[in-house]
Amino acid sequence: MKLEQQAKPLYQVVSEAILEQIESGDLEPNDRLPSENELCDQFSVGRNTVRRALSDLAKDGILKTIPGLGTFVQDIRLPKTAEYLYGLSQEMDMHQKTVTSRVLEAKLISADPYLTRRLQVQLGAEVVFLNRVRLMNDEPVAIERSYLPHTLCRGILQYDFAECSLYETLSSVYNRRPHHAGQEIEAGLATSEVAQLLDLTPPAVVLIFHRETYLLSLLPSFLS
Amino acid sequence: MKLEQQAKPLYQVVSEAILEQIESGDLEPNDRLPSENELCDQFSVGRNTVRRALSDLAKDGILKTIPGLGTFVQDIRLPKTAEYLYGLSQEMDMHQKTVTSRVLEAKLISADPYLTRRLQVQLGAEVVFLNRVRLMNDEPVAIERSYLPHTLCRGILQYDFAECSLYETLSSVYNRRPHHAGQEIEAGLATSEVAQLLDLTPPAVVLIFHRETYLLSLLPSFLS
DNA sequence: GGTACGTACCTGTTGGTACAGGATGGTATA
DNA sequence: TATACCATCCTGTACCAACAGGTACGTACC
Repeated sequence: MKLEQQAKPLYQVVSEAILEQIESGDLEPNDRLPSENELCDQFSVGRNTVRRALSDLAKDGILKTIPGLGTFVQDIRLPKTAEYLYGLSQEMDMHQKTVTSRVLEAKLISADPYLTRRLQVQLGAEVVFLNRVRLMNDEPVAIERSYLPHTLCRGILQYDFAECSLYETLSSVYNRRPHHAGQEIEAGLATSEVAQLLDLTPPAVVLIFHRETYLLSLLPSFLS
Repeated sequence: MKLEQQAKPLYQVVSEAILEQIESGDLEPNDRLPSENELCDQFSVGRNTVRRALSDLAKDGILKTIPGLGTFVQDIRLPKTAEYLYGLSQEMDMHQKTVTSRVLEAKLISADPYLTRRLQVQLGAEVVFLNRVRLMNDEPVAIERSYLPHTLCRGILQYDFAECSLYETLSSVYNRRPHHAGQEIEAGLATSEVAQLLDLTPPAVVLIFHRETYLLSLLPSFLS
């Protein structure tokens, strides 16, 4: 007996199937999905399972259910409120600033337990690690460390990220666009190493952003 | 027949009852809750209802369930990773900076539909509105607009928030401490009004934080 | 024609049952 | 004594059934 596939819960199979319909264009923004009972028939699962799948997608802002009406594909417009999803480059591009990078490190590393959890990859899997100092008008403003599963962007290290925007490359070369992100912020003192890179005089206060950017495919990448 | 209370779903009643046990100290961090089936008996509800209540609390980081073991009260330590929950004052206090405020407005306003949704209060309910310019070493660094349900902090306007920290007052006078927060960030250009207050030369890039701070009692306040 | 009612359909809530799989601890065997 | 097995309890998944409450729409009545 083969037990390979069975590990994935049914509600996840359903939610991914629906997500695929959205990605493929079968379902367009503001479209109404079949009712829960109809989805039960389509996928041959119980209503609870369908509801779990739908609520997962709704929690991520991909769907929206309205009592008495149905479930609808959300119209996700990045441009306005979600522009912070894009990297520093795009953010500052819009505001007449020159943004460049100094690449400190760009290499493949093995996923440690922490990355394993954050990126949902196997322990030891290849992870692209990018460590850059970001400059605005030639003035260092931030240190950006990016971690991406190598499977999502094979060969991305051939690009020179002193010039190219990471998000733009992901978008144009690999056709992977950020969909939504979760972010945490904490404030702390800059370590001497960081202070030196950013040309700060200690003691300097820095904000530390932890951002997870999710692609539509539900596979997270990770920026720290 | 009285139908007043019945509006509240059972799973919410259960989750609030559990939350109250945590607040009162009946359940301490790392304690194990009764098993789901035991909770079914205690509250005379189905397992679905108990699981919904538990998963809601787990989603908020208050509980953590481990398959095969049970559900545990999370040890929530604000000090380290969550210090950003505290206001600017505390954040900067720790870093040898002088933080003061210039109060622009401090008054009671009526909840509009937007505040009604964010604060979960009735339309027209009294809301404390605090509009301040935050100064670090006498240098303006941020504009902070705070909205709090007046029911949570009656008479709070008598305090002079040019000197006092809002969070500290809430904590010491009203015994209300922040528990967890959700935050969104977007970048934008400063309006001329904002630029003037912060002494910026346009065009200036500003980061806009939307933060909801939740108290343990599940009633949100709102900082923008 | 306009309003009110009733029906049909939808999601939300709640209860029940069953089985799989992980964790634990006691017991039996080597 | 040490290992292997098994019973037991726990959460995770999945199904079904039922009712409540909201929405839309067609029909009947005024």
